[in-house]
Amino acid sequence: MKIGYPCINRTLPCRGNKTFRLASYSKDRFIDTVSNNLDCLQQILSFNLDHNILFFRISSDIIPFASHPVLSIDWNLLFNDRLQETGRFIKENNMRISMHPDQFIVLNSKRKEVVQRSIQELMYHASFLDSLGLDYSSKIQLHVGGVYGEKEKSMNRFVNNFDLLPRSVKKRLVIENDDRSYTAYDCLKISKQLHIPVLFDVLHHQINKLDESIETIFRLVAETWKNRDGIPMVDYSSQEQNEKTGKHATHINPNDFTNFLRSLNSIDMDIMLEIKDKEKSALEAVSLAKNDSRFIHIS
DNA sequence: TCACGTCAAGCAGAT
DNA sequence: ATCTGCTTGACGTGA
Repeated sequence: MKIGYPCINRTLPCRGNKTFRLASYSKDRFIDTVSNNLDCLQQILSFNLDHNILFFRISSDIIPFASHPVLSIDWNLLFNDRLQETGRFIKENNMRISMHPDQFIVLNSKRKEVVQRSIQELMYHASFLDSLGLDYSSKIQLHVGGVYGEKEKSMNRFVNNFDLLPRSVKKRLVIENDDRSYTAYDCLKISKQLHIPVLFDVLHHQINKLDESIETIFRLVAETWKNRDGIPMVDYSSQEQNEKTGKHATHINPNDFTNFLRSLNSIDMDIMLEIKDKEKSALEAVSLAKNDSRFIHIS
């Protein structure tokens, strides 16, 4: 069990997800920005290591406009040394990495252009993880996409379009239940056909589910992760009190989190905390998980 | 230095 | 029709 948080560390002064407007694109601007982002990524990972946070989601903005036609620079080549170095750091310290392409990536879209762009963007994510030299346990998590009023057909379109992806993406792609369209069961159905893992999102599941105990779901989901995929990843968040359903808590709720750990029973998972205050909650989660025999930490 | 309109991209659901 | 939320507000112009 490792604990992590996504994209941003608010304690550190740097940001690893800086970008710029398309209109301000220039080679220099791009190089400066990527340079900043990679520096910051290294700082964040060092911070995380110091605090026993061994799981981290890298922002899709780490390489801005990576899949956009405007880009004429081979970032992979240009930053090869630093990418290798950061990758070594991750591997040497037994860290886990994920990425989460944003809402514009819709592999099952009815529009060809959208599917094409989505494939390009997924290829970028895979090639970034490749450039770090990470194995296939580093995952790219994606929602199934749109429903378009006909769920079965739309799920089939996802399955068919999956075939269009290059091998490097297929090996890293995992599907995540969302809060209104596709439940964990829908994801499990797709997983059966494609043999890709299901990443379970706890809060989305509370909002969008069929009746079934959480323990059953954990078991079914965990079975979709094979050895080469690493241990299952899970997105954890709790509902912000007195706020709209689905709103992520600003800070971790210790009781809720402890109950969650208990509900996993003997199953081991890497836990991504989707909580507003990021590393602050992660630090608290680490201290709550410390006595758990599954928890991995640096002495 | 600060306010605030806008930003590559999709979709669903609320208003 | 338009707005909001999504994993994360941040960029950048104009005053």
